[in-house]
Amino acid sequence: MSDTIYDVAKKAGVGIGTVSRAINNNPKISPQTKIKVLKAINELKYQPHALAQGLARKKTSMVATIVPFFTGYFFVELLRGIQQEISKYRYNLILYSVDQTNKTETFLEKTLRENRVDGTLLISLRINDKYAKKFSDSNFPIVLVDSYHPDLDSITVENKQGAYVATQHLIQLGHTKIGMINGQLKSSPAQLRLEGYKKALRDNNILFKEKYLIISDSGQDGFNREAGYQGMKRLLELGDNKPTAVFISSDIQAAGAIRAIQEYGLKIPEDIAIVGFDDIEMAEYLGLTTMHQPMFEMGKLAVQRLMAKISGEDSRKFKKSFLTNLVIRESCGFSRKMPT
Amino acid sequence: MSDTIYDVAKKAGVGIGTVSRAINNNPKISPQTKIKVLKAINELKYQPHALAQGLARKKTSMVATIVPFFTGYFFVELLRGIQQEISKYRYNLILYSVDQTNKTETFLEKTLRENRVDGTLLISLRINDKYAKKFSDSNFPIVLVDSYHPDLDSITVENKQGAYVATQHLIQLGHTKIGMINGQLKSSPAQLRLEGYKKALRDNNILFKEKYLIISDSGQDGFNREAGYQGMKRLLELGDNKPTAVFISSDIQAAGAIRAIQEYGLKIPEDIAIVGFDDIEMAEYLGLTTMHQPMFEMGKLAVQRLMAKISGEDSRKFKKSFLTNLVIRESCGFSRKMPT
DNA sequence: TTGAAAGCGCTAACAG
DNA sequence: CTGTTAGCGCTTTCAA
Repeated sequence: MSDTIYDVAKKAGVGIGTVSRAINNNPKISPQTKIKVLKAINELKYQPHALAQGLARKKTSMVATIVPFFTGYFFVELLRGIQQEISKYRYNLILYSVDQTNKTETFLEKTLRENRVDGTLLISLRINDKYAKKFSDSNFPIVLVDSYHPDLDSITVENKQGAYVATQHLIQLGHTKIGMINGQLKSSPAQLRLEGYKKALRDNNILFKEKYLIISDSGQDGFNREAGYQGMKRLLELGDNKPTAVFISSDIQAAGAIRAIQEYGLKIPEDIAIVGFDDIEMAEYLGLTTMHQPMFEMGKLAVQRLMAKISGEDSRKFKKSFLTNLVIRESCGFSRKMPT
Repeated sequence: MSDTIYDVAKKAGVGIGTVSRAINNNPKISPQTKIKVLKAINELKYQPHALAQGLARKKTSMVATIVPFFTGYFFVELLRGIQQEISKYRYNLILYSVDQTNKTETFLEKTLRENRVDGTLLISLRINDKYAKKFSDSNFPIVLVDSYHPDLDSITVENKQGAYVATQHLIQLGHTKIGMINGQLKSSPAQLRLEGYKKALRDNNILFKEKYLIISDSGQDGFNREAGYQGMKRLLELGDNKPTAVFISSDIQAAGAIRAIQEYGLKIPEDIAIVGFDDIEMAEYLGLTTMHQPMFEMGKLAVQRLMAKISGEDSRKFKKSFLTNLVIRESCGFSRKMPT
C-alpha cells in the first residue's frame, strides 16, 4: 500500500535506522545523509505510520476528551480551546460523548486500559472515588475540567463567587425577594452556586426562603430548558408573593424560564428580573445578564496541564479556579449600549 | 506496565494464539479453553493494546471527522448523530477542527497518509478536485456531509428546494419586495440557496432585483452574525424601497439581522418579515421561522455509509440529499401555539 | 556515524 | 483445536 520506512531506506541507500534518525531529529546522523534521506522522504511523500510509531515509542500522540452531550452547547467553546491548543503539540483528539445510556466509567476504563491515548480530559463529568484513585495510583494523566476531585488535577470555575456576584447584582438593583432556580444538587456546581446565592442573601440581611428555591427535577441533571421552564412556572404560581428577581443557575434554564414568564404575560425586567450563568452564545440574543465563564481559556489551560503531565515535566497536583464575570445585558433592568 | 497477551496466556496455561482467538471470537477454539482464557482475561482485567491490534490487523477502529469551528454551532447536532452511531460500531472518533489558520488540506493529507484512521468524514468543508481525485483513486473511505463533490460520497441537504420553500412562504404571505442575505458564493450551499430564491421569485412573476441581494463579505465565509448584521443594515438603508421580507441564508446571520432591525427601531414581523435557514437551537428563542435541516439523521447516515465503505460491503458511490422543512415560528407573522 | 537486529503487543498463517 | 512463528512499521540498543 503506502510506502514504509524500508522503501525510504532503499531509495536513499541507507538503513532503516538512519531513516528513523532523520525523521526524529536524532543528532547521531551526519548532515549529508540526513539531507539525502529527507530528499527521499519528500519524493515518496512518506509519512510514518502513526500506529507503528505509537507502538514502538509507547506513546500515541492522542488524548481523549470525554464530554456530556446533554449539557447543551456550552462545551463547544471549551472544545475550541482544547482543539486549538492540542494541535500546537501535534496531538490528536479523540472525542467521547456520554449520554444517559453510556456511562462515563465505560470511557474512563477504556481510556485507562486500552492504551489508545496518552491522557484524558474529563469535562463537566463527575468521577467517582474509585476511578479517581485508579487514575491517581496508575499515574495516568488526566485533568478534570468544570469538575472537581481532590485527588486529581482540576480546572474549575468559581461557582460560589459567581453565584454570589449574580445575586449581589440583583440586590444592588433593589430587589429583596430573590428566587433561585438550580439544577440537581448532586452536581457540585449546583451546590456551590446555591452556597453563593445564600451567602449573598445573608451578607445583605435578607432571609433565605425555602419557597424561593427551586431544585429542578426534570431531565438528566436539571440543567436544561424544560427544567427552567417548569421551575419558573412554580415560582410564578406564588402569585403576589412571587420573587421580583431570580438567579437562574444556567443560561439554558434561563431560556426556558423566559418562555414561562412570557406565557404568564409578564415582562422582563419590569415584572421580574433574571440573571443567568454560563454566558452561552444564546444569552446575547436573549439579552440575558449572566455570569461569563472563560471556557476557551479553560480548554487551553487544560491541554497545557495535561501535556505537562504526559511529558512528565510536571507531576504535581494542579488546581485552578477561574473567576466568572458579570455580563450585564437587559434582563435586569440595565440597558447598556449594545455591542454589535 | 499493564498486562499483555503473554501474561494472559501464561495465566491460562495456553499459547498466545489461543488467547487471540478467544478475544476475536474465532471459532477455532474449544468452548472449555475459551472459558478458561476468558476467566484469565477477567482476572487480569486485560484489555488488548489498541495500537498493537491496529498494526497487526491493519485497521485502526478510528475515523476522523473534520469540522469547521467557525461555522457556528450548527454542527453540534451533527456530531451527536455521528458519535451515537459510531459507538455502535465500536469505533472511535478523532476530531479535527479547521479554522482560518489551519487549512482543510493539512488534515486531509494527514488522514490519508498517516494511517491513523480507517476513514474520514468531512463536514461542511469544500474539497478541491485534486484531493477528491486522490481519495477516489486511493479508495480511501471518505464521505462528505453538507458538502458535495461529484467524485465522492456525499450527504447534503436540498439547499435549492429549501430556499425555494422559504421564499415561497414569504410570497404566500403577500410579500413581493423580498430580499435575500446570503453567504459567500464560493460555498455551494450559498449558490444553491440563491438559485432557489431566484426560482421562487421567477415562478411567481416577481422580478429579481440586484439591490435586494446582499452577499456578505465579512468574516470567513459570510455565514456569521456580523455578516447578517451588516447585510440587514444595507437593506434597511434602502429606506422606503427596502424589502418587506428577507430570506436569510443562515440562522446565525438572521440573529445579526434581527439586531440590526431592532437598532432601526423596526419590528418583526410587522415592519419586516424574515425567514432563516438551519434551525439551530437559538432559532427557537429568536422566534425565527426557518428551514430545518435534519442534522442528527445526516450524521447517522454518514457513519453508516462510511462503515459500509470501510468494511468493503459497499463501494458504490453514494449520494443522498435530505429535504429541509419549514418550521414556522413568529418572524413572518404567523404565530402558532408555542411548544414548551 | 551507521547498519543490523531486537523488540513494542497483537493477528494470522502454518504446522501439528 | 492448539502452539509456534512470522510479520505489521517503527524506535532503539548494540556492535562495527
